[in-house]
Amino acid sequence: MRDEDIGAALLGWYDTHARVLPWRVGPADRARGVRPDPYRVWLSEIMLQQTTVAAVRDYFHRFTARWPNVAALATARDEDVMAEWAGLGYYARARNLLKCARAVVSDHGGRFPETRDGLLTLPGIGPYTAAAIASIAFDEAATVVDGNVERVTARLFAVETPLPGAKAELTALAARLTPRERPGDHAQAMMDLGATICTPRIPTCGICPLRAFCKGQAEGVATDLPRKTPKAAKPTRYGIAYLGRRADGAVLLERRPERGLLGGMLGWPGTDWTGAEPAPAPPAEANWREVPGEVRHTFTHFHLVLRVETALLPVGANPQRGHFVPGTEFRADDLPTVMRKVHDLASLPATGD
DNA sequence: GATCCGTGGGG
DNA sequence: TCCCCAAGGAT
Repeated sequence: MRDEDIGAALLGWYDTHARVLPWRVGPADRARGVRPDPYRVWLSEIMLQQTTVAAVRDYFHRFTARWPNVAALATARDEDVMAEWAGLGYYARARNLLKCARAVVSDHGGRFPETRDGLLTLPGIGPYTAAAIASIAFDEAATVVDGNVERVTARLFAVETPLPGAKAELTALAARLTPRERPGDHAQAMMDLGATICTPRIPTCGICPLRAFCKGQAEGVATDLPRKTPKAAKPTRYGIAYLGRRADGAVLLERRPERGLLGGMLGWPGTDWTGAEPAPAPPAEANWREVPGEVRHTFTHFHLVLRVETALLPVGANPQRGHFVPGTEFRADDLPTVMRKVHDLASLPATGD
């Protein structure tokens, strides 16, 4: 078996089975020589970091409708971008998205660098994303390694080394497969294969275009690969969120610090989230009342249980923390999911249970 | 290299 | 219910 045979089989499959996605150039346009728009490739790749295609779709449409090119995005207000990103998670991506757009405009004449190394210098663009943009948008034979490629490669070559330690080994194997011709299609084919056939749990090896080449399949271990070192259990933290309203409909919100969890996003003032019973920390003097029930939410590395308290604040109130947002400007969808859950619990009609 | 950083869907 | 995990990057 030659690596070239594997690449040819993969591209043959891709030409007939490629998924239609909003940020891809369709076969008809591609045959006409149309190249993908680097802005759309970049935006989609940032959104797709650790995020499923299904979750990204609507966000991609909203972003490109509102900001059709990198120049438009570069002039957007921070709070508008953060609000548009709300619910998609990993909010550092949105902060770096803006930094990157502004750097492209101010340092690169409004055009994305056309090489992997050039792209790597931009905020929010790491090894994966740089290689993906360089190959898809600019036809550079860069090796693209994401979770799909790691899985496909580990199975194809029956690599038993567990992740994340196997990363360098898998990257070297993926590099062997990367062709000079159509490297972008090759990369997308690897990822499509991993997303639709060579899936984590129950791969459908029976219809895999690479079955004849797959060492993991031959040895009967494909489904068990890649091996992974076990993860630590998630602890549970507890906190109190304070949802203050004024009679005129304004709500008391707080912009979170740029760094850290939910950085740069709006949220309800609250206590720290700790492993023990939280010490009350209301943002203003008021008759705070506990809302029945609780909010449960799981972040990447801990579970959170939140108690919610509400109060009607006087129109002349001068809270120690946060700022009032007029009811006409407030939209719960602009908040990260855990904060939206707090709003939903507090807004629920009392059911008596 | 190890940690931190969201969310929703699937088994 | 619980765990896994998805087109990762920054520190």
